[in-house]
Amino acid sequence: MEAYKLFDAEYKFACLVWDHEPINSTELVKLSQTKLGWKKSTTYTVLRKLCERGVLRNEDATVTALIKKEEAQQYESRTVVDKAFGGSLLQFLTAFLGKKKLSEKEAEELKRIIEEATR
Amino acid sequence: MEAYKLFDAEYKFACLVWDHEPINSTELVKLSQTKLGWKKSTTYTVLRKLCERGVLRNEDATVTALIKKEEAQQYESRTVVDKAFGGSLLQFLTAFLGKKKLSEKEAEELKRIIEEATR
DNA sequence: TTTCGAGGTCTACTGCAATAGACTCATAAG
DNA sequence: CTTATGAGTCTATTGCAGTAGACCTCGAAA
Repeated sequence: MEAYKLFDAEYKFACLVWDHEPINSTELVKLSQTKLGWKKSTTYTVLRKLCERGVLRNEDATVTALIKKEEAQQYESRTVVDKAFGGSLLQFLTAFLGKKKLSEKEAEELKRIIEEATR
Repeated sequence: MEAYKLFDAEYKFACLVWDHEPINSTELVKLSQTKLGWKKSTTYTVLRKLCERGVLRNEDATVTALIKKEEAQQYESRTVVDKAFGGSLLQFLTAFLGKKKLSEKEAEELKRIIEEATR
């Protein structure tokens, strides 16, 4: 499951891919330049690492994602809940909310997906 | 607000303090040794950094926390939601849950704190 | 008056994420 | 041919989190 672990820079980069795939690698270099301020070699270095780890694929200069954004996000969210909240979603949510107030709409949506996860 | 940012090792260490404060610094060295496998100097180095950042206080060899665990957790939770989920709690929760099922009890508790954050 | 432990600092090494410069190679255009 | 460009690699450098060894100081005990 280590394939899902993305470092900060890798995650930002992967987001570009998710938002634009399939994308030509030279286009991706340009995109990384404008969005992240990266040089060409930086882009290729990160791209290669993510390919080696099975996160992305670069075939005939066309880059696609092998892992969906949702999977990476799920790994990330569960990791943080594990590490900082002892795996307790309730603790996480309690900390996150703090004194913050939710709108009716937000609350409804949240309760809805909780409902859905109960069935 | 940068005081709240704790790195992994720092967070584990701070947890020891939160669970045992007020604690004598030599005791803390022993505790770090057994719980984290740290040498004395490691403990003092990390302790000093957290004191400099205003997270902990070490006065007359007695260590206490200036920042509550809940505050650090809140910072951590909001940071991850911001960075990986565009600030959307709903997206976070959706990713976290995935195909996971919640028990009735868990769902009730979650809905309850959402209710509380609505008023 | 030495000794010894508590309490601590100073300096440094290591691993790795982040980033990039210089180079290679193929191929299409001129 | 040779030049330009697309596609990509190889090898570094940098910065910082994590960790620790050697050393220092001071008061109490012997």
